[in-house]
This record gives sequence, C-alpha cells and structure tokens, in this order.
Amino acid sequence: MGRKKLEIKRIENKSSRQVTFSKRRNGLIEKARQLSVLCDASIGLLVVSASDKLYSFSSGDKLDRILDRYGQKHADEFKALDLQSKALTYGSHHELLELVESKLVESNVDVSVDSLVELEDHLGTALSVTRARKAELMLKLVESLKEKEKLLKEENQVLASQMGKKNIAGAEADNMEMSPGQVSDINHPVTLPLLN
Amino acid sequence: MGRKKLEIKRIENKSSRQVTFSKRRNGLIEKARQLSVLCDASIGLLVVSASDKLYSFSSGDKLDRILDRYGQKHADEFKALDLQSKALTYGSHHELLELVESKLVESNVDVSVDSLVELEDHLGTALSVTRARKAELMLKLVESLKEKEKLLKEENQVLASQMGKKNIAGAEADNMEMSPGQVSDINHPVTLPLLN
DNA sequence: AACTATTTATAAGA
DNA sequence: TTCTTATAAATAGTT
Repeated sequence: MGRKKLEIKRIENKSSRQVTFSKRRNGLIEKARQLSVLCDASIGLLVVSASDKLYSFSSGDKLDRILDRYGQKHADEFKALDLQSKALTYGSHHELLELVESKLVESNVDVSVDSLVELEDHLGTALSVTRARKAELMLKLVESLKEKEKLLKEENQVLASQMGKKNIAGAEADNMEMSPGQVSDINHPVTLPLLN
Repeated sequence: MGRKKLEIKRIENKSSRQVTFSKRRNGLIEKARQLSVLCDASIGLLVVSASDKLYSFSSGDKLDRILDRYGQKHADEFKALDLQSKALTYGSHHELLELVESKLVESNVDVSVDSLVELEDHLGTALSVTRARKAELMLKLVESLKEKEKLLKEENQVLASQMGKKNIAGAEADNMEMSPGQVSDINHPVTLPLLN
C-alpha cells in the first residue's frame, strides 16, 4: 500500500529495511491495540528487530496471563520447570500498572493521555526499582566476592612464584618441593580442589 | 477502511464484534508475518478471543526464544532503572503506589472466578518455589565464595609465613624483604587494600 | 463467504 | 527522523 506493490520478501537495502521496519512495526502495534479494544481480546505482541531491540504490546490483560494461556495450550511442549522459570521471568510489574489504570478509570479522574503515560512510567519505575534492588544487591555481593577471589588467586600465584625462585636461589634443607601451581598441596590438601 | 469509519471502542453488537474479530485477527497475523519476512524480525503474537480461544503467530524463531529475549530485555531495564532511581521524583505518585500495592495484596485473596484461577494458583505456588530456590542458590553461592575467600586468605598467610622462614633460613641476595602481612605490597600495591 | 465503497497503511520521495 | 502523496491493502457494512 504505497507507491508500488512490495513483494513480501526480505528487503535487501538496509536503510529502507530499517524504515519499513519502523513504519510497519508501529502499524502492527496499532492494529493489535485496535483489535484488543474493538473485540475485547487479549493480545500479546513481541517484536524483536534484527538489531535485537525489543518492542512489545499487551492489552489490558497483562502479557503474563496471555502467556499463561499460551503455556496452557502448549502444555506438552513445556517442562514443569520451564514454565516456572517463565512465570518468574515474566511475572510482575505490569500487574501493578494495570491496577493503577483500573483505579484511575474507577475514580473517574480526568487525566490526559500524556500524564497517564507519565504516571505509568513513574509507577513502573518505582516498582521495578523496589523489586530489583534486592536482586541487585545480591548480585553486587556475589560480584565483589568473585573479585576478591580473583585478587586472592593472583596473590597466591605471585607468592607461589616467589617461593619457586626462593627454592632455586637459596634453601635446600627445607622440606619444600613445591613448584608454582601446586604450591599448597602439602599444607592444604583440601584447599585447591575447591577452588575451581 | 470500510464503508464507514469505525470508532475504536468495544463493538457492542455481538455478531459484528465476532466478524470483526475474525477479519482483523487474520489481518493482524498476516501483518506480523509480513513484517517478520520483510525486515528479518522475530515476532511473537498471541491473540486470545473473548471466548478464550487462542491464536498465535511466531516467526521462524520459536516463540519461546522471543519470550526469552523479552525476559532479558526486562532484566536490562531493571538494571538501567536502578541506576536512575535517584533522579526520580515520586511526589504525589507515591501515595497512589502505596494504595495500589495494598490493593494488590488484597486482590490475591479474593480471586476465584473462572477456570484460570486454578492455573494461576498453581503457577503462584510454582513461582514461590522457584523464587525460594533461586534465593537459596544465591545464598549458597555467596557462602561458597566466602569459603573460597577464607581458604585463599589462609593460603596466602601460609605462603607468606613460609616466605618469611625462607628469608630467615636461606636467601640473602634476593631483593626480597617482605614480611608476613605485607607480602605483596611490592608486586601488587593495589591488591591487599581491597581485601578487607 | 463474497462484494465494494471507503478508510487506512505505507512505499517512495523530499 | 518526519512529512507528503500516490497507491496498495484492509476492512465495515451489505448481499
């Protein structure tokens, strides 16, 4: 539906592919919205561009619920665990936004679309932040511990190599025959196996 | 795009709603297909009719895969949001957020309408199990990392004290004058201060 | 399901 | 990206 009929096959020209993607993506999402409104349907739509950017739409019913139905319909294809992990991943903050929407409708507050969008944005952010903070802290803790581990390992290696030098350079009476890399086998037999 | 312009709001007449649903659903799915082909995009589309029938489309990539990206995207958003959280102004929205959150808690109690409830319940249970397991794994990871840290520190101490013995027992020409506790100050000036 | 009068979407161009 | 415009496509109401 443009100046010329376009064959439905991959558009080779990169920039027109990009432009077409943008236009049609918007069109598709708008169509999805219209269908959900006109016919009272639940719609979930996910679009991932070739460059891996994600755009999505979901009707009043949160995407979760739609996905659940999908999962139910394809129950055989999903292992129990798989479904659980999906629930974990997709569950959550849309739920709250919907409640806000229904609240607003209920209370008959006159709000512009823009301010509603803004409100959604804020609430979504607030909720996300709250829910994410815990996980975030946990991840940071793990990261810092991993960093410590790394530094300590480096430390050990340096010490080990220095011990090696020592062995060659000076001592001979000590019962120390460690080479770098197995430095502590004698002193801490249990230690190294745990450090991989 | 028909004989008359149609307002985008729920079609009250049941049979025309039905007909429109059928037409537009086909159109939407076709549009999704075209977009995926033309622009090399991954698309997942789920449509659930008011009468609970599910129709879906997904491009070459299985829907699962697209959903995974969706999950990933949200994870990224969480991170991004957390970093920006300080710049946010909650103000009047905060009140509403709290109201809604309490609503959310409430609503978990009195849900018992259609056949979906059972599934939701099941998923809810699965979800908390999964969350608990995740937390548990996280804690174990932290513990094991702390254990590693401890062992590595012991390791370091032993090595350091052995270095000390070496210094006393054998070598003298080496330019190594470290004592236990500051073993690697020379080689790794930045390391130890970080390990507290 | 078909048919068409119209509305919409959009391809190409600026 | 955004807008403009000629044209292709989708579809509302009708048969």
